[in-house]
Amino acid sequence: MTDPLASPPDRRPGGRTARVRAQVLDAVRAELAERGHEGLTMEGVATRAGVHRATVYRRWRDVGGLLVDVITAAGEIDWQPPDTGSLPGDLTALNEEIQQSLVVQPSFALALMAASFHSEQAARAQTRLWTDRYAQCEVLVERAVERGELPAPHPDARSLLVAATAPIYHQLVLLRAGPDPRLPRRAARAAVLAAAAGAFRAPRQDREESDREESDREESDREGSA
Amino acid sequence: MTDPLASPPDRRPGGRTARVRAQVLDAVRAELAERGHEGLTMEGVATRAGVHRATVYRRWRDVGGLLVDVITAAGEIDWQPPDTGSLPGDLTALNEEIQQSLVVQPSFALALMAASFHSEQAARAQTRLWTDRYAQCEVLVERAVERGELPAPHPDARSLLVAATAPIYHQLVLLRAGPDPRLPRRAARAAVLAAAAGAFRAPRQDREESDREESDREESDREGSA
DNA sequence: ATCCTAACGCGACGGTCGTCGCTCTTGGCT
DNA sequence: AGCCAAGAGCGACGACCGTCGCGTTAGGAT
Repeated sequence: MTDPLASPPDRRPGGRTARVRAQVLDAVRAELAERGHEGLTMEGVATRAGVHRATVYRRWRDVGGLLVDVITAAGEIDWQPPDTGSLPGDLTALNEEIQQSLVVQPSFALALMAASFHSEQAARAQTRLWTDRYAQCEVLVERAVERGELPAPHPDARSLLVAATAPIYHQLVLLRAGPDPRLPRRAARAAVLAAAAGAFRAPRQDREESDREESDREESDREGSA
Repeated sequence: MTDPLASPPDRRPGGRTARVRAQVLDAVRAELAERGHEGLTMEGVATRAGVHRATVYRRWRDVGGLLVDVITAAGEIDWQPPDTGSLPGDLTALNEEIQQSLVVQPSFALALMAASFHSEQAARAQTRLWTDRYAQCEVLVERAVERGELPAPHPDARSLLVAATAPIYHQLVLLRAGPDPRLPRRAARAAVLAAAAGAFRAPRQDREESDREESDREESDREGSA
């Protein structure tokens, strides 16, 4: 029996098929680099890869499918979150990495975001990618807790991570501001300060009296004197 | 200042021209409502509006142009930031409004984001829209300062606002999570806590010794023991 | 060595997209 | 009332897009 690694009917992964795949993915990367994520077209990829259009359509369905394959093939699997020894340092490094990924030409991250509006396939891949990354990054918070950087009512790791990283996307994607070399550090610092001040408390972990306390606080947040 | 898009020789704003515009914009809204932002096509709009395709192309150039016109025509101008009497309350209300705008069907915000990847026109409109909104919202922070909610080293309003609102977009657009009714309040609270703890200090306002202090802090943030 | 068929090549098709040159209508001005 | 040009209608075009059916090639298993 052949390798049980590829268990679903990977009917014929050998020679030509693999070669075509490599050619096409190379072509995607090249097209992306010189035309940008908007100039990425099935026809262009097929031509550059020296492959018939129908082949590309059959195997990848649409542009989103191409991007998904490129990204998963990029060996994203062995990515590791930063480990600088402090939570602010880790988050800053993470943010710098994110900023880099959005600014570099070509930006696969940006291309994937654009594609996710057309292709359901790409949208799911994107969600999966980010979810995995955030899950991997939760260890940053755990390490910080072990080091005693965060006091007793431990924050919800996911919320903390989102708060730390979201401003980067916001500035670069939505506001289309140029990359600010200070932003990664500032956003990281703000999130850590918020966490230290008691934000991001876990939603419904082992319920203690902190639940009641939070309800009270939020209720009082809600009401203004206007 | 006068908008170069609308103000230059409005040569013939009268009768038929205005009627066509109204028909087309109505058609855009209707198409958006029943097909979503992805099914919005020039041809579809033209047909529904009972207008020739070429007319739509001539006057609006592309889908992004249509969206821009719909949005500016929607009298977005007289939008007012919330005023609940407290900073957390204001930010929570703002976040709820944002979440609503992203969840409601059809979502113009989402459509504009999608279009901004194709159309330079839409991209600039989006940037302008958000920039204006954030500028308008800076008054929230000023009011909070006046009320004494934020201690002496006043935060940079823009940074605070971004930190408060970014997680909403992040969750709904990037992570495609369902709307979380708690998130607006949580994100607002986190930003306020961070601000109270000294985050978001103005970048290069009247330089005081706080500059040096911040440099030191950030330097120490940077270095880890790993 | 042989067979089977997954996967690719190929050409053609119908549909959509954006543009162009022309004519016709009509708003706005005299 | 009459002029005239902005702007809409119209049809055709070329380019692209996605699909289909069929013939050919070449993995992989016997």
